[in-house]
Amino acid sequence: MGRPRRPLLDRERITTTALEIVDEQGEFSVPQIARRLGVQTASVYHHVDGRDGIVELLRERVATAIDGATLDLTPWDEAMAAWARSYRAAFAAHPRAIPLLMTSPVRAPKVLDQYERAVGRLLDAGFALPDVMPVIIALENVVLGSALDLAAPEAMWELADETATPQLARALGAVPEGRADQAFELALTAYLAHVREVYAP
Amino acid sequence: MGRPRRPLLDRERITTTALEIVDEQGEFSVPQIARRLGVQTASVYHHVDGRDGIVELLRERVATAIDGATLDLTPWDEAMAAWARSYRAAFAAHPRAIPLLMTSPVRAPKVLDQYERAVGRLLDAGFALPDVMPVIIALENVVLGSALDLAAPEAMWELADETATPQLARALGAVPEGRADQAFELALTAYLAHVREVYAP
DNA sequence: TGCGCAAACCGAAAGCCTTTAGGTTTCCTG
DNA sequence: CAGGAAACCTAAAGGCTTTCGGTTTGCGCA
Repeated sequence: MGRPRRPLLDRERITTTALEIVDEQGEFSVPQIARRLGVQTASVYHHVDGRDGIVELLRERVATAIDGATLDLTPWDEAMAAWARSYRAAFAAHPRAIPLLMTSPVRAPKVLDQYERAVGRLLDAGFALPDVMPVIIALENVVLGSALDLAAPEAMWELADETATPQLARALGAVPEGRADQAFELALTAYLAHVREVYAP
Repeated sequence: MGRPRRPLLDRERITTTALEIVDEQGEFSVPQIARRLGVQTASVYHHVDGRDGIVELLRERVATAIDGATLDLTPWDEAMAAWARSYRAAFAAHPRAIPLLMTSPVRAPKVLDQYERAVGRLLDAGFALPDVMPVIIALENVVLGSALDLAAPEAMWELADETATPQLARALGAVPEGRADQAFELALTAYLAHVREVYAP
C-alpha cells in the first residue's frame, strides 16, 4: 500500500471505464469503476469531483464526438443540418448514456465554441439578433428529443394491446425499419424548411 | 403498532407526496415519503412496487393532465397542435420531475388511448398507414425535446463567457422573454407546416 | 545530495438508500 | 366467532456516496 510507482488512475481511464459500464448497464457506480480498475473506491475520489464529476466527464467525452467542422458548410442551412446530425450521432453512439447526460447542458469549452460559431453563421446569413438563439434552441430541442427516442428503443412496441388499441397496433405494425432515424430526419427537415421561409432574409 | 383503525397510506397519497418532494427537490426517496406521511419506510412498500413503481405512478399522475379532448378538434393539424401543447404543458407543470419521467414512455391506458385516437385522426385525414407512426413519433420528439428544455432553465445563460464566446453572449443577451415557449412554438409550427405539405393528401 | 511537501493509494467508517423477512394488530368474510 | 388477509412495524442485509486519516512514493528546491 501507499503510493504506487506508476499511477493506477487518471481522469481518462476513469471516464473510459465509466462509459464502458454505462454502455453495458445504463448506470454506473463509483465502486464498480474501482473494481474494474483494481483499485479501492476511495482512490477514485482523489481524481474526480465525486460521482457528479464523473457524469460531467462523460458528458464531455460523448460531446467531443460532435463534429464542429460541419459548421463551416455552406449555405447556413446545410451547416445547421449537418451539425444537428452530428450532434445526435454523438449521443446515438451511447444510447444508454443518454438519460444520464441529457438533463443538464454540455459545459465543455469545445462545445460552447461550436455554439459561438453557430451564432456567427446565422448572423452572417442575415438573421436578426433576437432570432438567433430561439432558432438554435429549437434546433437543439429537435436533436435532444430525437436522441431521447434512441434511449428507449422499441419501448411502445410491446405495449400495443391489439384489443384495446387496434389502430395503434396496426400503425405500429406498419412502421418501417429505422423509425427513429426517419422521425429525426422528418423533424429536422421540417424545421429547417420553416426557418428558411420565415427567418432567412 | 399493528394494523391501524384507518389506513394511513394508499397509492394516491404516496404519489401525491412523492410529486411534492420531486417538485421541491428534483428527486425523492422512499424514506422521505414515509417521513412526510408519518410512517415507517417499509410500510410504503406494502402499497407500491418498489421505488420504480413510484416513478411509474408519477409518470401516470403527470400524464393525466394531458387533455385528450384536443384530439377531437378539426382539422387534424389543429388537433395535433393542441394535443402537443397540452402534452408539453403537462410536463411543464412539474419541470423538476421531467428528468425522472422522460426516460421511459407512459404506459397509462389513458395515454395509450390518446395515441390510439391520434392514429385514427391521421388515418381519417388520409395519411398512409406507414406514415402515421413516424409522424406521431417526430411530433413526440419535438414535445419531449422542448419539455427537456424546461427542466434545465437558464442553464446556458451563466456559461456565456464574453471573452471566449462574444457572439454567443450577444445572442443570449438579445433573447426575448419566454424563450422556451417560443422555441417550442417555432419547432411545432415548423413541423406541422411541413407535415401538411408533404404527407397530407 | 538530502529534505520536505505534495501526490496517490488504502482502510475504515458515517450516513444515506432500497428491499426483504417476520411479527403484531385489526378488519372482514363466512 | 374463527380464520385469513390487510396494514403497519421492527430489524436487518447490503449497496452506494463521501470523508478522514494513514502510508508510501515522487519531485522540486536548497
